Amino acid sequence: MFEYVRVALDVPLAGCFDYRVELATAADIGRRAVVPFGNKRRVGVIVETVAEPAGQYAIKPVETILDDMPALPADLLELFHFCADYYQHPLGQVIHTALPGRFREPAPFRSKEAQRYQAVDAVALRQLLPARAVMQHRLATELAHSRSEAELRALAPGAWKVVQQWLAIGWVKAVQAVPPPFDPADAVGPVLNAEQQTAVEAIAAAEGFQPFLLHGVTGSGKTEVYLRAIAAALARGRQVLVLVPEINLTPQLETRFRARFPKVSLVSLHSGVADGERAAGWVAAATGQARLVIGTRLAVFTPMPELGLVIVDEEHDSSFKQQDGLRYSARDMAVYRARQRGVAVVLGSATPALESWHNAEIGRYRRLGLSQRAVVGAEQPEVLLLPTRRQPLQEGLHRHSLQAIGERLARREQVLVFLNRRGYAPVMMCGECGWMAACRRCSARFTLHLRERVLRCHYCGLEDRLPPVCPGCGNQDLRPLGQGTQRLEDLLIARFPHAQVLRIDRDSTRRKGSFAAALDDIHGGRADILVGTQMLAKGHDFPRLTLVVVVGADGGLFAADFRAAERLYAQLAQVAGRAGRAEHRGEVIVQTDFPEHPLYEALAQGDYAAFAASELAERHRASFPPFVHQAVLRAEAAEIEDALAFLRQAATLAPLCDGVELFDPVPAAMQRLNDRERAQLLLQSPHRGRLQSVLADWMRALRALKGVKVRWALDVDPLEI
DNA sequence: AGCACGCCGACT
DNA sequence: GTCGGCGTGCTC
Repeated sequence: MFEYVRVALDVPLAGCFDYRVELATAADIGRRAVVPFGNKRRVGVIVETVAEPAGQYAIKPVETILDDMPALPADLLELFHFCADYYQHPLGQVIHTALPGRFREPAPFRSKEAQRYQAVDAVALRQLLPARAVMQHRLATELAHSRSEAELRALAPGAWKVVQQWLAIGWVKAVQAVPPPFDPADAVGPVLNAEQQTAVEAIAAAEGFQPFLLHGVTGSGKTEVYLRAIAAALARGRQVLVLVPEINLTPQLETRFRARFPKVSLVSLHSGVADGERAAGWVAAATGQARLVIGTRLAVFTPMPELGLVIVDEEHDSSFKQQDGLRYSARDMAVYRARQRGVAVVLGSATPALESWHNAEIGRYRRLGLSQRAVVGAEQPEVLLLPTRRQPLQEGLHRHSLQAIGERLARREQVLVFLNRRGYAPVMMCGECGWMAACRRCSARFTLHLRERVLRCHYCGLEDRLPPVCPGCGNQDLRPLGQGTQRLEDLLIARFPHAQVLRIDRDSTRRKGSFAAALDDIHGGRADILVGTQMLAKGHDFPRLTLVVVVGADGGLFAADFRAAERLYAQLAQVAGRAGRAEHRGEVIVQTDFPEHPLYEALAQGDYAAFAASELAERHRASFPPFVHQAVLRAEAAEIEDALAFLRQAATLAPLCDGVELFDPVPAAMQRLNDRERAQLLLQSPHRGRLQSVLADWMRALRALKGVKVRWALDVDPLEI
């Protein structure tokens, strides 16, 4: 047959490496191979079999072809090729980013984690258990069906220990898992409203590749639509892939999915999952044992032979874009996969990315709208734009806001004060000479953290003791300027001494489990006023919360970044959605110097379509995405001039063609970060294909450059420029 | 990326 | 006389 195989290795080189084998067949494509490389051994993935190696090399033999896991299926390999081409990243590195870490070791994967367990007789087992052993009863009930170690461990802290005892006694046995066919009768949900019904039917009826943009306001029951669409796909005997933006949101959604589909084998994949377990989950998906995969962006690369539906929740979220290494967009890869496999993909959001909204506008995506809150009687919160210009404020809070907070407290309701800036004050300034505390390693000012008595850089983490006097002039009058969550917290404690004030930001929840504890306090009614950053905005329901006060949002209105408004709208809509439930209509107060700004007006009307239309018109005028496609070449060096010089040289090498525009190299918005000076070069074009072909040639030329001492990387479809 | 080879300053 | 600095080049 074939004498040679082409292996993709995790090295920053564009090409693959050929090795000799005694007998290679097409079945080896997608397998892992241990090969000698330089003077050590490495593991790679066979991407091709070839009759004759390319070029004149001293071809070495493959050491072993591992068959410890299912070979990467052809569609996944094709996805990797696409990803490598599109993001101009070496194929070997794409594959190694996409695979669970466990598969990067040059050793066979022996998975006890992939093993599944089941009770010999669950009913008899339950009769043997003492009535008081609640956890054991639950465990026994679960074990009526085959479960993985991971699933069992997730049930309760001591669950796995008990299972091991039962295994020893023989009440539980390891089984060869055969996924039970999904029975729709097992998944019963609430009655849908008309809009939800329409959406579910459209998704279930889709044939072949069909992208949907599910635009649903907060509380409109998007998740219920997902659940129904998932049930329909499972009932057709298909697997389903669900992507969520953050690890924090997976447990919630996972719980809800498990509750709805108790017998369905579900695998959760994110960076919080241990290596072995992730590998086991990957294998379970690849073999078709797992029917439902839920995970963060890395889960988009899970092999699923019977994939029938892809869902991307909160599709606008920037965490779907990886910000280093392979800078891929999991949302875009999800759409590509759906196209590849000829299945439906649902992009869900209350505030879709303007790229997605535009795709719906031009008919590339089909829009499904959920405009009502799903719970009968629940209404969208009322938004009040409170003008603060030339108004006396108390530590940034308007008299009216304080009064509204007081009223809610009197009614024993919860209030959220939202300020997306942690610390005590963002600036520490000398009243005499104007000196400001700044980070030595970044072009950023220090944030004052008064409680810990430190100045801290929010970009690199550098800390400094609080200077007793101004280092510039020796003056003692050092003033905190502006406000952060700590300062707001202090004010609210002073102003409402009988209320429990709970601050929730990255500082207050640094310790493991403290965020969960805070959520517990909120639900248990042990918090009256929440002060928090965007951590609080996402995905959590607080039934007693009826008022949200937004402070200090204006900064996002006039930021240099053309996506700032889009992000601000999404953030405010999200935090506004925390206010109010069925019994009480929520209220949102946005303190602003610019109440007449169109963004706030659209927000107050709950009219995302209006905001999107005006924003897209502006993007069109200014030739910004989605009307052009962009790529940014980023460079960093110890001296800014070196980075700029490299980019200037790179610019001369760009094989420009008609309709592809190259801008001048400029220092990055945050020029200095962690002692590195950064600069960038923007390339854009209305034609994705032309941009792509320019990039391919350009990268070849840049990689051939010798003696380059700056670090550089290309970012295709950058979120920040 | 690693990891070699390779040619110039301060040490047992 | 060597140890080791990191510049340049290679990995099928």
